[in-house]
Amino acid sequence: MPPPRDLSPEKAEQILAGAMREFLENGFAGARIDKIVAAAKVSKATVYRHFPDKVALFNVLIQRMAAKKELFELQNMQSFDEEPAIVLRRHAEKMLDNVATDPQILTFLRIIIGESGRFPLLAQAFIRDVEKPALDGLTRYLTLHPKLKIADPEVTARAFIGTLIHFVLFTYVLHGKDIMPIERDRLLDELLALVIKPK
Amino acid sequence: MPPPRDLSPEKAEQILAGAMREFLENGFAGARIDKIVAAAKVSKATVYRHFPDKVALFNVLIQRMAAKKELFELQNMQSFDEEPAIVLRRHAEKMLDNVATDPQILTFLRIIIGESGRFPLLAQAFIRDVEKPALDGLTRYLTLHPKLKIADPEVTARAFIGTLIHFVLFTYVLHGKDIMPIERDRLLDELLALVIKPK
DNA sequence: GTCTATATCAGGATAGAC
DNA sequence: GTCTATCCTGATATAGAC
Repeated sequence: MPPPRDLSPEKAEQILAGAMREFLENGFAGARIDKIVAAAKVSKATVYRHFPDKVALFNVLIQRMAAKKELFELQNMQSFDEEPAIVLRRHAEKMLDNVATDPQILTFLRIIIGESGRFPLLAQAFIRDVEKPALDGLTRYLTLHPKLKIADPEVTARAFIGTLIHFVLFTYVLHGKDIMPIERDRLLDELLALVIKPK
Repeated sequence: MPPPRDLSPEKAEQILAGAMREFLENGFAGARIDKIVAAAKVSKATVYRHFPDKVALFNVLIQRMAAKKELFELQNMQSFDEEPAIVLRRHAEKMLDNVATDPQILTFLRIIIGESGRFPLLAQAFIRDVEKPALDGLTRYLTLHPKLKIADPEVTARAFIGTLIHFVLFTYVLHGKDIMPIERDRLLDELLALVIKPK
């Protein structure tokens, strides 16, 4: 549902921009409207003229972030010319680079998972807009590439992406880097061997 | 070193029991001391006599929950008599059963991940007490079992457990069941084939 | 040592001026 | 339509009785 028409969309954007950092850093319950107001350089009344309440603001913001599909960047695997090992590794590396260099993605993952109990629809928006496209794209690639004979491409895609996401959660989100570090290249080498190598 | 205050450990347990549900359901910022007090059937002053503040109470509770290592139950893989495929499948099934039947584990995962930005030490306690033992146990099993010749057991363990945890997060925590369902048996079949890979 | 009662203050949300 | 100023609920934390 788009914001009401008789209000300036410019201010709405301003509010959403200010709300982003606050919600990402502090979660829903921890976010303070005052901070959002200060960051957006708008008065509190203006916020409540554009959004009925805190919940609605949160919903709009998170759904919009989930709709930015560049998060995992694992689609667009159209070309079948190159070796699958090369293509898969490049995509995995790009995804990990994205995440490792942009702390906002980490906090976004924290929010989506942390609030998935109270905001199930937001969690499902994330599944629909981020995870599903990545899984579908990879499944399609594994199915169609002439050099590959994967028994169950859908499950293989889940294993591939699941291992990567778990690596991200473990290493960066949960700060496992200091406790059980692992070389990224080593993980990718063996993961590719598991997925691609025919039995 | 502060002198030990007089307080009954019995009341402390009572408070922690009451705090569990509230913190799990609402996260740190969303949890209300009043609710904890009501659930524990204790007065508010008693809570503050046993714990300096809300943060300390949260820390004790979550660290204690993480120390319950039965969460993932993937260690104790000592016997090398049976077929690896049988053993691995049984352990994976038990882990998934645990999680699927106990909603508290799902909310615990939400909390640990959701609060990992503000409470990094709790996240690391989870890594140390839950994830690491499971990974180490599986790595050891994959390394020592005479019938297996795994190139990189450590990464293979990460792929196995990572795929399972991602499945749990995707399906149950993020409510992906309704959007992209997948048969548990099918996932396990192919995952085992990928990991064990008979030649 | 635990309770009742309360201090203190911040939060979300609104009324009214312009 | 936006701002200033304010309401009021409800939160954490404490003081003082027993």
